Formats: sequence, structure tokens, C-alpha cells
Amino acid sequence: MPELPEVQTVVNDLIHAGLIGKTICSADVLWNKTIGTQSPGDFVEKISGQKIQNIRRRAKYIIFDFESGMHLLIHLRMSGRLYISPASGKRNKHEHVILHLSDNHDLRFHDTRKFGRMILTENPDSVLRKLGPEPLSDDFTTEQFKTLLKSKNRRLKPLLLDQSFIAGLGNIYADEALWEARLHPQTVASELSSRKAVDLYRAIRKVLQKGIDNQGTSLGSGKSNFVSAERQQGNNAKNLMVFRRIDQACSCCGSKIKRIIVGQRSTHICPKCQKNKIY
DNA sequence: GTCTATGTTTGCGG
DNA sequence: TCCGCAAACATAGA
Repeated sequence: MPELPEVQTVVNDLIHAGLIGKTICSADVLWNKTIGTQSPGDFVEKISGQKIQNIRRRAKYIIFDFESGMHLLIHLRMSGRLYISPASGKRNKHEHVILHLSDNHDLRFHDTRKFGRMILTENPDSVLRKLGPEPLSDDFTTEQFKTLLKSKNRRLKPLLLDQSFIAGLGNIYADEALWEARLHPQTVASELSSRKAVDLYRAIRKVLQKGIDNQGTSLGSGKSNFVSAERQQGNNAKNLMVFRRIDQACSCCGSKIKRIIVGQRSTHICPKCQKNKIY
């Protein structure tokens, strides 16, 4: 579910709710796999008493930096959510880890599909160093992106989803960026012209920034929709040009949007605007 | 009830 | 290097 803009929205919400400076008094682990290989006893013992110094995002990870030098990395994967909830709030069966805060509130990890992970570590770099550049960072330049693309003989869609190539894009924003750049998802990265590479660079930054500005993308009205830590839906769905808009008119040329499969992933394109073999 | 798809990531085999 | 497949799970929708 959550990609870079949704994860950033959650982080913004957590900060807005005043979590920085709060202390985690204790915790309950109700589904062991959520904390990976660490034992629940060890996790609870180590996280209890930790004071939150900062909350930030890297790629699709939410990172809590504690004053002790420990860090909690949270990856929401497909269906994870972080909820701020009164400690007295009714428990839900999909809440797998509960962090009890010093202000009578909980931070609850709600994850229907149970793919999400919480990693408590002194060395977050062991996880984060595998990640590619942060697309909205000032350090991420067109020149860098062009060089990266040149070195890859892979098709653009799976490449954009590869977090070690570029961090933060998922299926929604990858499709949106490719449409924005008028590139076919099967285009081989190394064959892109310099001009189209810059188009793609700008498209990626544009769709991600718009997603953040609109507090993320929530689709439909089902229970698996994205909601932030304060349970707000995002407003970005109205900006989607292709994702899940099958048979609707392309806003650029009026052609019907099609769904194809690329790299085992559902992919949405305008067949007229995104021709293959345009480099 | 059945079948398919799902916004993610990882590991394996070819 | 790159690709396809399977798995980790639960639910929604056809």
C-alpha cells in the first residue's frame, strides 16, 4: 500500500501529534513475525524506556531515533498502518505490536496481511545502506540519474520498483511517473536518450511531491485503503492519470487507458502517449 | 462458495 | 546481469 508519499505522510502525522520527546514505557508483541527474528522478550525489554529524539523517513522506512542511540525501523509493506490511539482504545485483531507511550497513548502497528516489519537496532545502516538514492533529495541530480540509467539493461518499470536503484517508488507512482514522462514501461533504461532521462527524472519528482502535498493516495473505500497515523485518508487519488483507470480516457489524448503486465506487476499505460521504442 | 487481484520485499533457479 | 516464480498473509470484489 504505502509508497514514499504515504510513508512521509505518516511521519508528518507522527511528528504533528507530538511524539518527539515522548517515551515508550512498554510494549506488547502480539504477532512475533512482525519483529523479525528478535525475540519478543528482548524487543520489549530493549524498547521500554526509550525516549524519541526524532522521527524521519528513508525510502519506505519510518525511522524512530531514540536518545540512547537505538533506532526503530518500521516498514509497512502492503497493509501496515501506524495508529496513534488512546491507551484505553479498543484493540483490533490486526494490531500486532503495541507501543505504550508516556502520555497515555499507544502507537499501534495495524497490519492485516502481516507482511510489515519492525526492526529495533543500533545499526540502521545495515538495513538502509542497500537502498538507492532518495528521489526528492537535493543530492539526487539529473546527471546522477542519467548515469544510473545508462548502466542498466533492464526495463524501466521493474527498475523503478527496485529499491536499490531508486528508493520510494511503488506501483502507483512508478506508473504515474512513466505516463508523466511519456515513456513505455518496457523501455530499456540504457537506451534512453539524455532528454527522455531528464523527462523521467522530473516526472518522478513531480508525482512524488504531488503525492506528499496531497497527503498520499487512498483508493476506493475498502478497509485496505491508506490512512495516516491520525486515520486520515489521502487526497491524491484525483491526481492519478493512469493507475487503476482502465478504459477511462487519457487526460492528454483521450485514448483508453490499458492494463498490461510488466515484470509480474500490473501496469497502467496510455497506449498512444506511451509508445515503445521512443527513446 | 470459488477465483483473482492486491499499493511490498526477498530469495531461488535458470 | 536480468528475469520469472514463489512465498510471506488476509481480504475485497467479480
